[in-house]
This record gives sequence, C-alpha cells and structure tokens, in this order.
Amino acid sequence: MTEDSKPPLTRIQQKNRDIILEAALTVFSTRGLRGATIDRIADAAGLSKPNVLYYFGSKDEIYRTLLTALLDTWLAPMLNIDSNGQPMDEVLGYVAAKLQLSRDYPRESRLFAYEVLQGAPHLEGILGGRLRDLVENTVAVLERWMAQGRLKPVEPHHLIFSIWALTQHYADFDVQVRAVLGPGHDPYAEAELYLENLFRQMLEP
Amino acid sequence: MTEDSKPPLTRIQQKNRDIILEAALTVFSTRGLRGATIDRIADAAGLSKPNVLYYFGSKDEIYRTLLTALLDTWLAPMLNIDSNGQPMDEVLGYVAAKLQLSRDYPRESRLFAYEVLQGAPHLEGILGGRLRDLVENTVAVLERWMAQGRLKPVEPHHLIFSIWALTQHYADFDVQVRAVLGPGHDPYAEAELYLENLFRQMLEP
DNA sequence: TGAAAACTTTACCAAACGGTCAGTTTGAGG
DNA sequence: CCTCAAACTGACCGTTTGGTAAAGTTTTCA
Repeated sequence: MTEDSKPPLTRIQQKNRDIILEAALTVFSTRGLRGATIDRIADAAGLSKPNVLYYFGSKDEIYRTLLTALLDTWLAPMLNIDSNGQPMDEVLGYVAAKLQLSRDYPRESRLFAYEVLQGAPHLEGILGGRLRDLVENTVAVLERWMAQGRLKPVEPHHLIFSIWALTQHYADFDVQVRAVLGPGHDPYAEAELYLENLFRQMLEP
Repeated sequence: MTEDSKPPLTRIQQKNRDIILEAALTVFSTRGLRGATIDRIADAAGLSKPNVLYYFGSKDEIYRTLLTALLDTWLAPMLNIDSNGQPMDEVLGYVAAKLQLSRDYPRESRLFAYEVLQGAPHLEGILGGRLRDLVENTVAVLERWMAQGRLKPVEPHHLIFSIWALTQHYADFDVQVRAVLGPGHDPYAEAELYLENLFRQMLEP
C-alpha cells in the first residue's frame, strides 16, 4: 500500500525524457499548448511519435511536467530575499535575479506567459495558494522595511507585480523589444542598468 | 482600373461582420490563433460555420482583420503625447491612457500578447517599421525634455518599454494579479495610483 | 548465452479541423 | 407581389491530430 509506485528510471529513460522535455519546451514556448503537436515535439526530439508517447502518456502530461518543473525555478528568487539583509540590496538583488531568469530561461518565461494568458487552467489552486502565500510573506517583509523607513512606502503587492512585469517583458516581448531597439543593442544589459535606477529612485528613502 | 474593388457593405454584412469579429476576439484572446477553431467562433457568434466563412474567407483573415484594427487603437495614446505639453503631465497621461486601454480592452491586449509571444509572425515589418518609427519620435521628444532638465534622464526606449510592460501586465496576467491580491481589490484603481507615483519618483527632476 | 524486459517502429484509428459546394431561404427594390 | 441577388444551410471532403495495437529490435542481467 505504501509502495510509492515509482519504478526507478533507467539510463535510457532518463536521457529520453530529458530530450523530450527539452524539445517540448521549445515547441510549447513558441506555439502554446494547443498550437504544439506531438509530431513537432517528436521531430524536435529526434524520436518517433509513438516513442514520445511511450515516455509520456499524452501531450498534456508533457506539458504538465514542464509547468511543474518550471514553477520551482520561477519562484526560487523570491525565496532568496533575506529579511535580515539590507532592504535596497535585497530588492535590487531580486530584480537582478528575475531579469537573469528572463535572459537565461526565456522559453520558460514564455511558457508561463501562455499559461497565464489562457487563464492558468493548469495552475488550478497554485496562483491563489502557494504563490499567494509566498507573495504575502514577501509583502510582510517589505512592509516592515517601509515602516522602519528603510524603503520609501509604496503598495507592496504592486511593487512585486511591477518587478514581474518589467523583468518578464524582456523575455515575453523579446521580438518587439529587439525590433524597436534595432540592431546593436543588448536589451538585457541595458535593462539591468535601467531597472536598477528605476527601483532605486522609487524606493531609496 | 482605379476602381477600389470595394463593394459597399450591406446592413446585414456590416452587422454580421461585427458580430463575428466580436466573437472571434473573445475566442482568439483566450485560446490564441491556433487554439481557436472556426466552429467555436461560429458558435460564439450564433452563426453556422459556413456562414462565418461567407463573410471572411478563412480563419486567418478574421485574425488579420482583428489584428490590424487593434493596432490603431493600440498605438493611439502614443500619438497623443504633446511635445509642447508639460513633460510630467504628458508622460503620466500616457501611462494613464495605456492603463485604461488595458482595463477597457483586455481581450485586445491578450490577443496582441499572444501574437508577440509567438514571434509576431503576422506583424511582419510593422514592429521594426511603423512601431519603431513611432517610438523613435517619442524617444526624441523625451530626450529633449531630459536635456532641458524637465525630466530626470533615463534611457528613453526602456522608459517606453516599462510603460508598456507595467500597464499591459494588468490585462495579460489578470488571473495572476487577482489570484495574488485576493478578493476585495480593484487592481486597476490601485495600479493607477501606484504607477503615477512610480513614474513621478523616477522622472520628476 | 539466452530469455525477459525495455525500447522502438510501422501501420493504423477515430475525432477534429479548415474549408467547399450545391442548393434553399430570405428580403430589398421594382 | 415578383424577382433576383444576397444570405444561409446541411452534407461533405481531405488533412491533421492525439493516441493505440502489435510486432520487431535492442539492452540488461542472471
């Protein structure tokens, strides 16, 4: 009864599951869940369609696996905010970490964006549960810092939203950013400076 | 030769085209181009599938029609920035106008987000053409104001990006915003205050 | 080495999809 | 009221899609 029904993965399973998830991430993040086809994922993975379905029972299962794995990566920086650190350093560190996530994992950012755009049907209680709790904790820390006069007071929920919006924009709207800037720009490098200044101006007491 | 090949629309044509576009906007903005089906659009419009295709030759044509119409609405506020106005008022006015657009036309915002997420395949030269020119003009105005010391100097392209990111976030990530805030909040009302303060702090000389 | 387990493939569904067509109904103008 | 174009429909078609069945191949390990 208490068996975990988790047969250990063989070497081949491990490798092929990774290959499939890697390929699926690219496909899902450029076409969305409904726009992606198993054929395309199989193609990108260099496997046959039935072989892909040998490792994951359905397209949805691949998607859900990606989304679940993504969440931890995605929320990690917020957990890293140290309530005993210097407020300004902590906030700017969080902004920088989130921006780096957008730079290094743009596919994950876009996958998440697709999901939320749709109304987050696969994130059921998570947004209003785990995510909300995490935000509430951070909000409490921010409010303490503001009450102590170590940050200028602003609405902390919206401060968090603005960090998310500003950093993810560079991944999700990458095409637009690059088209508008034209060649010879490094959006992320410029954004790093811009955003540090922005939050400094807004929050430095 | 110079005939415009534009047969005038009958009353019924006008009405049904509008109904279809209205229904399609809802469907496209919640499922994306590929996730939407003509059947679903027809259903939402209360028309039969062949009848929908009587008014628009294909799904793509409906989509392109929506996207084109959307662009004008979308870019209008930027055209409204008055280079002879008070810099701070103009910038804050633009922010407020964009936020209102997100509040009043969230479906349009999400449709646009889907398109750009995909790499904007239907916006071919527009992002790097018309949009870029428009931004370049605005950037010039902003730079002048900054040079005159009427705004604190920041990188103007990224200032524009940040306005887009912050305002559209409330439409595109609506589900997340509401889930995190919990009930009893008016995200847009709060955002209005928050964003005004943000840009004031960042830009007021 | 040999047999079981793990892996892969070919061939194939049934459903959903974008779109067509032949013909019927509707309604505006004379 | 009649006529005819405009508006509409049901039946259909070829393709794509998610997924399965069954048989073949490779790997593992006793």
